[in-house]
Amino acid sequence: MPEAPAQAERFGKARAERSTALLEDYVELIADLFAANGEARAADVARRQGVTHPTALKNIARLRREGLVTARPYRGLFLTDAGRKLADAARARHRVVVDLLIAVGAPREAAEADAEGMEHHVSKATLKAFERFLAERRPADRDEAPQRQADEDESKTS
Amino acid sequence: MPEAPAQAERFGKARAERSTALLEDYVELIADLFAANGEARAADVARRQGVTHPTALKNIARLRREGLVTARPYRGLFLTDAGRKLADAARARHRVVVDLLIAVGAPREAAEADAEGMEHHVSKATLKAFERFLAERRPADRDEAPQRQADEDESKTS
DNA sequence: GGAAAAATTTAGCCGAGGCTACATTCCTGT
DNA sequence: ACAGGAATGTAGCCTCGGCTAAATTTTTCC
Repeated sequence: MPEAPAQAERFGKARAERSTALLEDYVELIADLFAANGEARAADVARRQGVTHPTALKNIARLRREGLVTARPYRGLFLTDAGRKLADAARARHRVVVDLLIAVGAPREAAEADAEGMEHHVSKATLKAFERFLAERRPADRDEAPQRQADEDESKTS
Repeated sequence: MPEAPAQAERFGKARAERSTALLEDYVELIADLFAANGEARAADVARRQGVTHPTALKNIARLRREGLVTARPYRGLFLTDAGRKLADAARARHRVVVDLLIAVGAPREAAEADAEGMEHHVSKATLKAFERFLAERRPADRDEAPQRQADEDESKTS
């Protein structure tokens, strides 16, 4: 069993990460929607999060309080510089986590699903280790050509 | 960008896992305390979780509602069969996650800290992949044949 | 132009999980 | 044996993140 204070610190860290997970998920989603549609609407965020619109709006209100998003009433959502920065970091980390899970043998569908929850708890040091591991394993990979037909053959193995 | 329904499902899965994370952490901790001290007290749980004792008590009340723990007033905590089963699974998974993080190059301290949050989001399929990867990597190490004397030693050194 | 539909926002409820302050019960040391 | 300190429990408050219901604003369509 670990030392009590060290263990308490780890649990506290995990709790803190849980509270930022929602922020990261939302800004990442808003960035994706903006890139895909030229705008990010609250209704789309709600639909993709699998929550009702009021819930999404309440959470977006929190993003605004935290200075990650701006929005004028009845208009779309816009990331601030801080929001964009956070979204970029979250997206990059997400991709590394998915790639690592696949590299160690996780089925693609499981990797994508698990990464959604795991990514928020990956520290800088661990992320660096993931990147190093992937670089050794697949030195020529990492390009941006994103055609991924492999998704379709995956049955719902959940 | 993934399909909207699939993405919503992933987010929903992550939310559900977040709600069971506390249960798993607590039963695992109670099992460890019981093994180490012959009893599990609420004050110890609070201290090791890094929360105040009323918070721990409230969460333990939830464990009782969920049938994972029994307790008589002013007495220690006891896991039910369901609680023990959950604790064993959580502990085994925790160990695999830590080992995997170390195996791919994460510093030990980061691995232990990150695993605390990540473990709750590792699906069965991904866990199996982790085990396979570790078995290939370290064939003679850590196999399931002998009992792991290291566990008992660590318990006493607190 | 105006009515119907769609999107957005507000209001209010709930449970989970933090906290402080205070009450109670156990246990230990003198 | 009992007084004081430690452990346990209770009460009440907070925020976060779900929800439904209803109000408001925008958009669309006739």
